[in-house]
Amino acid sequence: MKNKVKRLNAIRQVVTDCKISNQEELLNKMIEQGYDVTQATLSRDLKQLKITKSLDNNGEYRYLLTNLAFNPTNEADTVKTIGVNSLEFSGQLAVMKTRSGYAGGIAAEIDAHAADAILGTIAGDDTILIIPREGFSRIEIINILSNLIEHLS
Amino acid sequence: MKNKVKRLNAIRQVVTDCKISNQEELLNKMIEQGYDVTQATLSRDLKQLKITKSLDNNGEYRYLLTNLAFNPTNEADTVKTIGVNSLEFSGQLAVMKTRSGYAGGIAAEIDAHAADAILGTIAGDDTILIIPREGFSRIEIINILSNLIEHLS
DNA sequence: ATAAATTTTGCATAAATTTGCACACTTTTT
DNA sequence: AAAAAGTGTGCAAATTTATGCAAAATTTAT
Repeated sequence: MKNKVKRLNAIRQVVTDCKISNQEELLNKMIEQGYDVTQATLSRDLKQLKITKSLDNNGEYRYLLTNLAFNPTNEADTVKTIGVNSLEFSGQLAVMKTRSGYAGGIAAEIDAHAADAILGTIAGDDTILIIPREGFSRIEIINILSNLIEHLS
Repeated sequence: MKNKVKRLNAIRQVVTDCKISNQEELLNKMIEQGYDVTQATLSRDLKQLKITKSLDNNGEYRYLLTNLAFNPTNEADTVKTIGVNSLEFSGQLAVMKTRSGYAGGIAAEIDAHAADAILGTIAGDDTILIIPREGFSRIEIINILSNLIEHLS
């Protein structure tokens, strides 16, 4: 996996796990984890990931993943070509939207390559219902699936 | 005080109507509308309203309301579908039964008109699996969907 | 009504974020 | 293999946003 993709996933992870209030804090966490990067790059990364500073329940500023788990226009262009449009969660379930007709094929890829994290999938024409195994967090599922999609390209 | 409430509403309105990319732009709009206010106050107002700079579909920065209210009355008269037989819940999932062959069409209507509340649908021939977004109660889902299909019965 | 308490606001400035530019690195084309 | 095109990055500076503080406005209590 390319270094940038790895870093983007790490950012998602950090932002999910920690209360990050500014890019300086994020920068420190990333450096802690061995990423040699600057605040300017993180600013661009966050823009690409569509992660913005929001207000949490206490009314304090914090970086948060939007409800949209990922949107391939933000990811590598290759993701779009394989046909994944979006991935979102509701409760323990994930729903992936794909190009029309692609759901079955992509679901088969997920079954074949992510069975350790994914209990099963049900595909329609352009929608896949993804049932994660117990014990996998959303961010883990997102990372696994986005890595999988990255690999397919 | 009353003035502040009025201003907060005006901010919501402006942010919804115009593509506001920074507080300076918002400031100008507000002054245009006769509000005598400063950027500092707008910063505080936005914090109170929990309106933050987000990224739109073009990947450009823009202030956005996070919780757009779904308004069924806007959608109700655009839906003229028949064929829904039942709607029942199991956990967070809803299952709609339709006349044979209608599931796909009705699911498309739901996707098109209730995306605010429905994360996704998967249609077979006469059954639609409906996955509500988090934060929507069964009653809300029922109301939204029955508004959508009220012309049926 | 007056005083006290609370909230709101502007000013100035600190803090935080974005971006132009130049260069390094990668991929594609010829 | 070299040239061209595209991508990613750091640096420094510009832009944008948040906030401490004191004053003004508003609300509440006496």
